[in-house]
Amino acid sequence: MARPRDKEKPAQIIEAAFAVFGQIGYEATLISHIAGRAGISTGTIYTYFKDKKDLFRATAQDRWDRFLAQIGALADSREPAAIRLQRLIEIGFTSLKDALPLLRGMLFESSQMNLLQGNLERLYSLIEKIASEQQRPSQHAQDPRRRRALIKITVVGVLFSVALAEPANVDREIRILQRALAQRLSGD
Amino acid sequence: MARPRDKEKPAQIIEAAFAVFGQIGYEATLISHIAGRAGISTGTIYTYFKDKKDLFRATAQDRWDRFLAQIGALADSREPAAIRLQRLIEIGFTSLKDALPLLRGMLFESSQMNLLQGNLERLYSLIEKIASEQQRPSQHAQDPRRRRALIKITVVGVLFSVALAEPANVDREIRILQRALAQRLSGD
Amino acid sequence: MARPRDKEKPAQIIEAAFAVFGQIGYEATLISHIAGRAGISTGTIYTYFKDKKDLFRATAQDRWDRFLAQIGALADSREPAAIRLQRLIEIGFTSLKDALPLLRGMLFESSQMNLLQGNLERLYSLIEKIASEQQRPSQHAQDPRRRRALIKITVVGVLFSVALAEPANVDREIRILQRALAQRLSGD
Amino acid sequence: MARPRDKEKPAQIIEAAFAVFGQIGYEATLISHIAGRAGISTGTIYTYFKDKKDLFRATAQDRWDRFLAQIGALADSREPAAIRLQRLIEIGFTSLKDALPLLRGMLFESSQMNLLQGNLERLYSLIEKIASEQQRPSQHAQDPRRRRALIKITVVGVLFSVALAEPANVDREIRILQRALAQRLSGD
DNA sequence: GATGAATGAGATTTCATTCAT
DNA sequence: AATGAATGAAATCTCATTCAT
Repeated sequence: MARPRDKEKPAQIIEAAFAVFGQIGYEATLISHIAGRAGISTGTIYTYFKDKKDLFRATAQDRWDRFLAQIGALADSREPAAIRLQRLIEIGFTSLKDALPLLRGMLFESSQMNLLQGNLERLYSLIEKIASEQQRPSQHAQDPRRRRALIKITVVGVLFSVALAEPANVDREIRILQRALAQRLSGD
Repeated sequence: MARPRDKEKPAQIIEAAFAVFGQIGYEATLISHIAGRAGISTGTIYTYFKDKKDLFRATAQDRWDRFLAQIGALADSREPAAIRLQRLIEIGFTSLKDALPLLRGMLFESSQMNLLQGNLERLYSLIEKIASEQQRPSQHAQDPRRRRALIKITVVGVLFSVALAEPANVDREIRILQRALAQRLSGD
Repeated sequence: MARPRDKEKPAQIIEAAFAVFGQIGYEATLISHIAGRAGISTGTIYTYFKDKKDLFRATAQDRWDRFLAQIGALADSREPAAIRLQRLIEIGFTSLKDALPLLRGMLFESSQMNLLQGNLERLYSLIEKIASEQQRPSQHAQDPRRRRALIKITVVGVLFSVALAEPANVDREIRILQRALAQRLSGD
Repeated sequence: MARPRDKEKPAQIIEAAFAVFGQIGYEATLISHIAGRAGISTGTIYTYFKDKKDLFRATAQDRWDRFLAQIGALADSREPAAIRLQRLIEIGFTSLKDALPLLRGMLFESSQMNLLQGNLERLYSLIEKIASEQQRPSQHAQDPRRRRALIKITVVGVLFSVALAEPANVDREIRILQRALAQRLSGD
């Protein structure tokens, strides 16, 4: 259990874990799958990681580190702001696509996610209806697909931001988010 | 002539399920917990629900139905648009707070969520740094807390929107979201 | 649980039970299947039969009674002996064919029976080899298929006769059967 | 380097399984009983056998192998035919006695077997009555006990031979057995 | 350090039977 | 008598983790 010197082994295990967790999800993944894929024995995993959860955490963290390193470099760069924002989005979506299976692996059974998805769609439509008459203060009519995309981002963003908040902070979190949204609506 | 099928029973079970799933999460919840809380026997659950998953689905759907009914009524109301949007936010956050435990119950172990949370915080900070020099075309300096709230909503919204997308639609989803964001940045 | 007057009901249930037990075997048969097939409710079965086992017993006994009644009539008939023996065989095989599914329903999972079958085949062959040089005292060479059929009947007959014997009588049973076989071999 | 896969273990498990299945039958046997008797843990059984059914199969096969090995050796021996047949019977009954509990374990609840036994007795008597007047072509009056034993072997042999036949072959099986019996009756 | 056999706790679901109506 | 909803005991098998080699 002590972290040994072999630098290769943990990376090798994490690579296998990334593949397997991503393919079949956390619950369905057996330690022996990962070991098999990494070409080592089951027991060896426990030399480098405390338990299955720890291995998952390390695997996810590994991707985060790579991603945040890129964003960090960008933040330190001397590019003009507009370019940097554009790059931010590019890097963000590219990394997201790469790590997506793992993110999904963290989430509950996709069947349950379908439920969520279906209801969210209904909600987006209702919101569109509610918002449709709202004359945006300034400007040009919006592209409806774009409009819907922004509604989606907002709804899902709020939903999971609150879900992710630590229980003790939920109320504060809700207050801040709610105020931010309300302000945006009332003119920006 | 037999004991008549009790119309209340499913609702009663769902109520108990809502409480227990919310308190301890899907995995940790035992059917017998729910049965005990509902004051019936384990087997009876299976008279009304196919299996544990089905019960969870029904429980979640029940909350969605209540919530969407409210939003639906709002959408049909004759209130001025501004009021309706305001009410939308109110209802949304109130319902979210109510159903939050259940949503959390769907998500993977909160310990894993902490990991996500921590990395997201780092990301928000980097984005703030990147965006800080960006002169918003128009207006008045923003409240930093509000600014951060909007970043958070956006990042989390994108993350989970993509995660929730059906695998076949992921690429399209990404394209739409990415375009919508890029447009917003480039002036609205 | 008291046997009521309705003479139809039990026969109706037994008929359904015969069909279902025969089709899918004892273990796989649900009381509710039988009730459904008989067009009555689950609970009603228990008005006429003590439990599942009792119902099976009654169903099997019903067939035995029909069969033994025929054989009994034959035994009392005045036909010449040769004819009667011939009829015995006819009736026997016809009834066996009819009730076969039920008999199988009593036996263990057919997968286990395959095991038995396969090994018995091996045994028959060995016995044929052992017996092949044996010059039958008298007569004309036997038809090999018939020879094998008789070996099979004998082996299986011994096997299950002993298996069916009450534990306390096993030794006596074995002694009698063994002696009978030995005598037959040593000339008849 | 790990604890080496113990060659003895499967045999050890089969020995325990033989004892327990034989004593209390397949259904009543718990995997934990067998594990306990073998001095290992429940899970270990599953290292060597796929499931309960597989273990039963292996246990039965083990006995068959021992038995058939003996019969095979006999078949290859140079003894005079008469001796070999005598030995066949000896070995057969000895092995049967040994494996009897297991055979019983395969059969349905002995309570059901009693039903079978009782009805078979009635049938034997009827057959004796039918056959009693039949003058055997040749010979010396038979010992009645022996006569009954042969009837029993024949009836049970036919019954279970057909029951064991694969469904697709039942008709052919019946035809062959029926012809063989008819021929025997008509003089041999 | 590596191995992989051994461990054993643990929870869903089924279904015969009961019993309130 | 009939109904069928309710009951609840019961047992397999999995798999993360341990540990003898």
